[in-house]
Amino acid sequence: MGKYSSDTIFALIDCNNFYASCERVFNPKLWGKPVIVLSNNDGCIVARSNEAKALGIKMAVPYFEMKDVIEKNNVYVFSSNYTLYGDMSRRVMNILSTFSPDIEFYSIDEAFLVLNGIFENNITGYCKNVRSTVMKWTGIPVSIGIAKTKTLAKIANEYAKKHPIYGGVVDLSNVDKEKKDGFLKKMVVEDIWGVGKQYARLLNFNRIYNAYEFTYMSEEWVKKNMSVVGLRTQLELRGTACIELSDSPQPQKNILASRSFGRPVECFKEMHEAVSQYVTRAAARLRKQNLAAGNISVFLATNRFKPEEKQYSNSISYSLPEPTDYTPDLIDYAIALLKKIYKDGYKYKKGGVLLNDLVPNDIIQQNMFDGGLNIKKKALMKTVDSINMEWGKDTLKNASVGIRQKWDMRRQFCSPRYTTSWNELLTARI
DNA sequence: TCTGGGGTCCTAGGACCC
DNA sequence: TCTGGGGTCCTAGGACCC
Repeated sequence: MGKYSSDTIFALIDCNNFYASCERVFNPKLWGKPVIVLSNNDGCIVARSNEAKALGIKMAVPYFEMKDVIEKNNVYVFSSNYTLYGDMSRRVMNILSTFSPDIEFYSIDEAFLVLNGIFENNITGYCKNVRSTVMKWTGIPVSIGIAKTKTLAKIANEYAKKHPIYGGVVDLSNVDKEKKDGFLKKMVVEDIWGVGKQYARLLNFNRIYNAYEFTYMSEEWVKKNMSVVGLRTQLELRGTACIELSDSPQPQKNILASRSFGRPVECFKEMHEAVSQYVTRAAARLRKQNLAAGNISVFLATNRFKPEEKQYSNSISYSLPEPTDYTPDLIDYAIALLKKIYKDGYKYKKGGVLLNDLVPNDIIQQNMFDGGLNIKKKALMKTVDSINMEWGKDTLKNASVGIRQKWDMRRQFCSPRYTTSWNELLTARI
């Protein structure tokens, strides 16, 4: 679309406590109970049911810090199961697509819809129908915020989520100034979309505490201290739409594959395995989008939370002679880079690979002197990808990634892949 | 006597998002 | 014992060129 007028009506649909809700859909004993989902490596808490929030369990806090509260209150704990969440997301988005032709898939659990011309005399009713349809067909609860800019729709959504009295839908698109200001006054700056920790601190330092006060700051100050991004946020809060609906996915610019290790890595062989593994994952995603990488970088780091240990981190990148999507070549480049920055004598906690300068794969020039080598490589990758698609992502892999992978991440509490693996479907007892 | 300066490109770092 | 991963965009400042 890319076009909007001052009368565009945006709705933001946001799944409530998405990962926790996904776990609940397939596990009725979790209904009404506190549930949390952990990040990779079972490191931090990244999703909480309302019951878990009520216990004071905060977002992004390390799991081990909350263990006491969790055990005392019988909180159900899950490692993140992205296969399940990705599949549930696809189902929710498919349903939302039927409610408006103009949709932006903003994240795994959020979408913007443009609602102009659709039931304009009863937008709230229309959105309540969206909500109950998603609930009925997927079991996922959503909240909906409606306004004339995306930033205001975010604010409306916050209210819809926090105050059940609104029935899950808040419409700010057609309220008078006084009422809108009332909402803005109750919104602390750090909860505004586009204002993070640093800017919130800066604003507080300048005695600006809520969204209403922020809209009255001088534009010059905002631009100077928060860049044009901050200025856009300010204008959007005032009601001027500056952020368009982006309804066609933009080509990706970088692909990152990185992990914290399940336990420290202290020898080159294991780091070599890990980096090979990350290249393998990144290259598979590259090919899935029909892209090739013109630049690769590798990085590693020790555990920054353990200042008593010797610290070291480094990264290095290399521009390839020609873009490629061929895993074995990318692994060779990555390992050559790794050798330049790897130093013995450290306990490494993290490593990763970043693919840059991505170009569409079909414009890569055929090297006329390689005797069709590129064609053979392409055919090989296609075969590997389709086998891994059918049989699981590590069925065929380069030997350099290792067999045992002692460094692999922890996933102590993983739920089954209910929707995407024949072996793990729910069993119904009759 | 007097030793430029403007434009462009690139990169690293910092901010934000979910 | 234990602290996520994957992205985007913007800006300042250095390198380089003429």
